[in-house]
Amino acid sequence: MIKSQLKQRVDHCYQLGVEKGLWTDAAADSYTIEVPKRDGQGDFSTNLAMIVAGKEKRNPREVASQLVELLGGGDALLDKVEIAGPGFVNFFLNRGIWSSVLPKVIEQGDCFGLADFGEGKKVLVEFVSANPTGPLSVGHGRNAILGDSIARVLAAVGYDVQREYYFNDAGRQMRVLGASTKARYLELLGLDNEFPEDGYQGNYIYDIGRRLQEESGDGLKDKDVLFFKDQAQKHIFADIDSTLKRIGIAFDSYFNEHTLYEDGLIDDVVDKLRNKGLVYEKDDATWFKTTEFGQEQDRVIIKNTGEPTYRLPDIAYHREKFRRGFDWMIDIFGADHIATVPDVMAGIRALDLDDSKVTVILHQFVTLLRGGKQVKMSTRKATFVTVDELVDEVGVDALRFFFLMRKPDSQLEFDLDLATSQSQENPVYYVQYAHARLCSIERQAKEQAVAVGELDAADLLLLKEEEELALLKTMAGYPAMIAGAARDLAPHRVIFFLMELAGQFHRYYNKHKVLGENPELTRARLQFCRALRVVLRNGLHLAGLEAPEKM
RNA sequence: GCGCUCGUAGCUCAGCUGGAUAGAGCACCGGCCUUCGAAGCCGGGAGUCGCAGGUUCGAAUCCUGCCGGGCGCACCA
Repeated sequence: MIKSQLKQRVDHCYQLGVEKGLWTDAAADSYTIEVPKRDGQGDFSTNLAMIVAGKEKRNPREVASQLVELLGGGDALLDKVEIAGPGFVNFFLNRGIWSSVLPKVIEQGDCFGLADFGEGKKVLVEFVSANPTGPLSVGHGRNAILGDSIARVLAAVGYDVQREYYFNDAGRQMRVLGASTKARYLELLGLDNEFPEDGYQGNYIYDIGRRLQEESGDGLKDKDVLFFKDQAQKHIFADIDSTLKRIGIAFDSYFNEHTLYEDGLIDDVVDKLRNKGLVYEKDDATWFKTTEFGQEQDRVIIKNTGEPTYRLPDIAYHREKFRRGFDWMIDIFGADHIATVPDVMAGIRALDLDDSKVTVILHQFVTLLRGGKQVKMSTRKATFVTVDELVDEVGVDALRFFFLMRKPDSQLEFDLDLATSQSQENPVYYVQYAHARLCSIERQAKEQAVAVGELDAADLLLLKEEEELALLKTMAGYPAMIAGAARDLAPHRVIFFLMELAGQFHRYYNKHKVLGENPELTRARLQFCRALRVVLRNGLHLAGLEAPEKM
């Protein structure tokens, strides 16, 4: 916002210097404008002079002084420019400039912070993608929140985002599910049954059996495993859907692996690879020459049973994504899927597709702590915690907030006792409370019949407290934060921004009165608060969180 | 053994394409409610950024090698 105004100015002066022969344009894209950490170093600073000096083996401070001369100062935007340290150029902006964000924030409202540099490009975000063998567990929860948040952030900067869920309802695991379900059904009827050795032991299988019993009595006892598989799948998917809905996630599309077979796309991929000489037979299996793509060994794509391994449909699926015309494809996987990534990428390249259009985000695991001890989880055993249970304990907002607090690369420790027993000190409330407080101030103003007046009736230059200036700067940085979060696929920055903004506001609130004796100042501060509320609400919504008016 | 990833305050983690004197929350201790909501604020102290080299004006950030945790290394997904 204000930074981009400054950036334009610096770019212009830099080019001016190029024309004058002061330096080359070698540093054009590599210098940055940042907010200095310490007071006295200005509102912004640039390392331009040091970059130029580095490239041209010159004295940075000398370059800086030439730049300063071109930049000028003492105008509407720039108050003064200084050289500091090893060659930083510090910008001191005209103090009044900061309050100019307020009208923009208030006018743009819900749209403040949005950008359009995504240019409407089609992005497919694939996430969750859990096969319907059981309810979503904690790991899926992180995947779901991460994927959804990335989708939200990308949409906010102008991408045309589609959320997709890829699943497979065939195969060995699903047969085991069917057999497990049938066994439980028979068991509930008091009949002989054989529970599979590696069957799914979760209680939800009993639940499904019970429902079948309620619906059909013992009429299903002679149905085959396939029937029970279909029934189990139907119920489990319904549960998954309701869980996702509960945490505010809606998919635009579901892609069933099965369609790849029906449409002959699996065979087609094999043919294509075979024609390129990248496939061979050995030990009754079909192998893909992944060694041609930098891997240590070739991989089997069709087993000696005639069944494809997971990587073949994965490759075919990604080719479908390309065919469907996406400009960018993002996969959100748990860290345990890391081995598949090179295989799929190799497949993509082997099919002459551009693998740089595919970005894989691998998130680390979630470790649950209960009673100070790590909860061991296994999908087969009944020892996993579901997303639903987590939501029951901590609520949707806390769930989203906690899952977003860490960058994907970090392991996430979720202390259930802490999240439940100390929910009063939960950071999500800290942020939401700031919003509620702002709403409360507005209500108070209304009750006291304070004349808020029109926006242009307030003298925003009265906002000159240190805390006000800091908050104005933070608000002005909101669009840049979103842009960065989108660029780096790092939605956790939204959370950190919200904590910072809320913290600054709480401090301000305790030190300065919004509704005071001076009507002019009160008017200005009410506008200020209105803008704060907009930014806080936008940020909360961007993270999929509620922005409560009362708590 | 190989690959990926992480290692920053007692704990959990930020640190945005290398930048100026290293940040937050929690926990601990001490203060603040007759005044816009105390789910809040103020004050206190704590780190050889895993270790050792290297790259350069400058490294928590990039490179190499070790150490340690996690995840993978199937004709499972």
